[in-house]
Amino acid sequence: MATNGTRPLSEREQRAWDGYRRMQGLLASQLNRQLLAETGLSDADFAILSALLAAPEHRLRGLALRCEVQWEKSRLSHHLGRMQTRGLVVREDCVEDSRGAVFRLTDAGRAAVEGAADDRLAAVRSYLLDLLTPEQLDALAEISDAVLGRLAQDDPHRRAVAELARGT
Amino acid sequence: MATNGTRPLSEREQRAWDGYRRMQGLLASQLNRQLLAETGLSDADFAILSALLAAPEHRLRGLALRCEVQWEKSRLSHHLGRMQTRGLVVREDCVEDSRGAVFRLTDAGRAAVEGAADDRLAAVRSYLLDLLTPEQLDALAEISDAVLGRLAQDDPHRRAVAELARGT
DNA sequence: AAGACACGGTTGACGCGTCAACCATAACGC
DNA sequence: GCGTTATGGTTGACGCGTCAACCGTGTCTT
Repeated sequence: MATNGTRPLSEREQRAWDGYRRMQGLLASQLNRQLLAETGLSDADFAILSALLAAPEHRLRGLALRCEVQWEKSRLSHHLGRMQTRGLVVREDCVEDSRGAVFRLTDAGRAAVEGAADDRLAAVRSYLLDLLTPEQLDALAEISDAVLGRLAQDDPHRRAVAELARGT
Repeated sequence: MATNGTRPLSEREQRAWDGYRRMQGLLASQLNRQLLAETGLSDADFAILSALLAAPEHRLRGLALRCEVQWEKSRLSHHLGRMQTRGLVVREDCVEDSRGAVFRLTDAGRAAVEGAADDRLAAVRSYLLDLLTPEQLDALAEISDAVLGRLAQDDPHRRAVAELARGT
């Protein structure tokens, strides 16, 4: 309602935002569509499976997995449920904390990620990385860091940690 | 299945891709969540409504709208259906082509976008644009152009659209 | 004019993502 | 110990996005 005095975008800003917006949507859907068509794994599946693959014994606590992929907990729970019925993953009880859960890659799950890794890599190269100069790669990394840093400020958990560290 | 010889990512590439991947997910969900909470409009709503707002008489042909937002046609149809029941938009018949459809902004829809525009702008500034140097803004625009160009190569339809946008 | 095909748009089914409410267990304060 | 609160995780409802099939209309070929 308030007639807020946010200053309008400069042409440079407009170009950056417009480009990013379009790229973001199309790139994400293209990568997801392609991976799904070629391997039967969605982007989300792949994220979970890679995290598990990289973990010792291919098992991870729910919480750890959540930190890894940065999802809402209900999203993770729903998705793991579906992946379990597909036989990619199994849920086990947690010994240290009986309200916790541990998820382990099945053999099928392991085979699926390993089979998909090359496809994913090739796609990321051909739609993004191979198109950029080394300077652009660095720029992209720096931009991401800046944005992620800003987002972390907002995150209540990290904020609390940061405030604690400052003795507030 | 094929043991594909895709070369692995260099550290630089890894950094760029990892950063982009994380930023993309979190930024998108943050912007969407925030807009939704403050204005009741989703990211998708906002895209449609802005396109209509910018159009002469606040009306657009379905096809034109599709070019504007670059969505699949069924997505557009579904979403416009929901927006219509919410009273943001109305569907009218098309005179030139009787299989076509024209969508017009309602007064409520117009009020909603105009009310949301400032929020959106402020959020985009505070989570992205204001964090970047002019050089980074340019870099982002160039990266986006490169990727969008690559994406356009793939899809004959999108290719045609891109050519149209450049005035052929 | 007739058939074939292309095109604009809609529909239904289904998996996904979010929110809010919830359950069980653990940790803390007294 | 006992009540309170915090935490890890699940559930249900609901809107979203995609795919494939479909419908009606225009267009092209002959």
